[in-house]
Amino acid sequence: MLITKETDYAVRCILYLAQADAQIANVTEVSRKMHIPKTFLAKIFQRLARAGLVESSRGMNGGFRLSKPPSVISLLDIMEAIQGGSCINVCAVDSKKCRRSAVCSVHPVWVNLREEVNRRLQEQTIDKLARR
Amino acid sequence: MLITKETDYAVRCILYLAQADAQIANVTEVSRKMHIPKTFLAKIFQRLARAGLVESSRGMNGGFRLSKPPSVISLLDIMEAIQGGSCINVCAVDSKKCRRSAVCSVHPVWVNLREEVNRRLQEQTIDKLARR
DNA sequence: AAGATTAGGACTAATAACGTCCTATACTTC
DNA sequence: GAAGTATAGGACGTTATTAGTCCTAATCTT
Repeated sequence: MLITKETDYAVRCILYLAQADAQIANVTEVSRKMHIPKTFLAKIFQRLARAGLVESSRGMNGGFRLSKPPSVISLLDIMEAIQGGSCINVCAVDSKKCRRSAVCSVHPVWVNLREEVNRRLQEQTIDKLARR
Repeated sequence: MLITKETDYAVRCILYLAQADAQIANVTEVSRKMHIPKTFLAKIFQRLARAGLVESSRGMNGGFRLSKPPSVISLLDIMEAIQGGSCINVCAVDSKKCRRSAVCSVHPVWVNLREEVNRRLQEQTIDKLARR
């Protein structure tokens, strides 16, 4: 699957943080509002934090907030933070894993498709999505 | 993953059959030439046959041949025969599995992406690919 | 110091991908 | 019509990925 459930959850919680009234939110809150298993969500936030998309603060009244404006966070950014990029096909990602890539006439199709998908995901920024 | 190994194998063997000198070929032959595990390939051919992309003949000198001209077989056809369509995201395929799809502002993005991917895969016909 | 919250690794469960094996069935040739 | 060759199809096994839990430590606020 191109988009895993984890990525889907991640998008939801970034969107939640982007709402004006939720500048900072903790795991419990986001978990309840967005219907995401709490412990799983904690992991997701960790990855988003390591990728620099959100910042955390611990202790009482702690939680997470976006570390960039929504206009510069794209679906691609989130996906890369969680899954490490879109996986169309093994040989499109790492041509070393496909010895035939030089011979294979289909290979360029996968590469092309991947580029197009990435382009589209990059276009979709959080501010655009949050406006709907 | 959008394109599974099984689909990838299927594309390879359809391409092989499309070569002029291979009007009919048996599992053993295709397996050797295309580097696909033999028993696995047999399964793949079965699916392609059920989808009407290839025809089989049994017994001595039997094997498989394309049942349509290469110009009307697309990558999408092959993918649908093997995987049953492109799986971008659960909720893009079956909106019943995503109760939030009515509310969710990201949902249309997945649907759109899926349509674009399908469109591109449909454009790529076997005759185009075989020519390279 | 107490309570609340994230950090991070180890672990488990479920699902899908990948592939094998065995028996039945059909066709060709001698 | 018997022997040999090939596909048909279901059951099964294996591995990888996805999804999610749990526990302990570290940090911050009051």
